[in-house]
Amino acid sequence: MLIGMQDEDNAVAPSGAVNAGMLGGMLSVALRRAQAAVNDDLVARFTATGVRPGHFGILEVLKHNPGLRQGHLSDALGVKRTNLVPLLDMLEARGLIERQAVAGDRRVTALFLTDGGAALLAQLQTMARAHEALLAARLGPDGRAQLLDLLARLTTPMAGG
Amino acid sequence: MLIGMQDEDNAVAPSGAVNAGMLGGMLSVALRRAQAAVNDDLVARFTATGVRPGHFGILEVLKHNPGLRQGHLSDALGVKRTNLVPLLDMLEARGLIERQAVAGDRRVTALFLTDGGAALLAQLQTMARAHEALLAARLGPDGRAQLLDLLARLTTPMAGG
DNA sequence: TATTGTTATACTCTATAACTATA
DNA sequence: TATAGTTATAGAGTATAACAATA
Repeated sequence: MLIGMQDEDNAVAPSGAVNAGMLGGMLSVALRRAQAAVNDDLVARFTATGVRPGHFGILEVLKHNPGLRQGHLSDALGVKRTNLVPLLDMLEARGLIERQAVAGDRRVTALFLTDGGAALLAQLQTMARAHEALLAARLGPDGRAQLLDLLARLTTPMAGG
Repeated sequence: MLIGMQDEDNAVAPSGAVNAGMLGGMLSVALRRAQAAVNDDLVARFTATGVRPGHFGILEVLKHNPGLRQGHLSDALGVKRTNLVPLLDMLEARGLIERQAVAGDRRVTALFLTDGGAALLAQLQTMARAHEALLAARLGPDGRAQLLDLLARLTTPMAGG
């Protein structure tokens, strides 16, 4: 049993269920649980490929931006460049991407999908689309667009208060 | 710069920005980013107390369910009982909760908030309410309720497909 | 035998500091 | 000096297996 109650004040332990206090009404809690459930579904669909959602994101971005620098890929995905390295190492070791030196600036590495990478990506896209279709079925026709809009409003950093 | 484009097909690297392909339309991506931003805000508000959102959740549930067993707390929070132990150890070491033996079944530990724990919880609740108020301001009057409803539809496990 | 809390362990994601080679 | 990629490391969250005490 997970959190499901939204009452704010109830100082005594209830009969069968547990009173979660204000947690049931907190977006932080609801977001964490929904994100975990959604991510678990996507991970399960990807398992046979030996690839995680993070790897899929890399392949997807590289398909649309061949020759992208690692730094720009890092910015686009919101993954620190230092954490991108082992992900790229794995994809390169499996022959799904290539790192190529750049003529003008020898510090830079340009990233490309291999044919094998493009082939695997096509499979992953099909899985991801089925995944999204399941979510859309749960949310209803307008629910998915509404949810994307609401989530976007929360995504920018919240410095000022 | 983070992902922000929703176009599906564009095979060439764009001028300034990066084409994120289908990632921009994926709920999995939007959820991860929103959850991270929201969680970062809550963590920042809690920092001065030396407590994390997970600790707050424990204190909040114990306030409403004094004497709760560890196993039931684990179920209520969705945290494995094995991962609850170090969190409870920290809270007990700081004198915020107490573990008490139970008469009928000596395997069981009952958990209680101390006075200090209740005092800290009151502060954390105020911080959490301010946090939620900021989110509500971003989402609009109905947005928050809509979001909670949409997230709840995604939270149940998605076994069947 | 089964259950409760615990320990040990491992994997993923994330974050910072420091190194290299280039510029 | 500064930048791009890398290495090493550490923290937090989550997962399983196995143990001791108790039922």
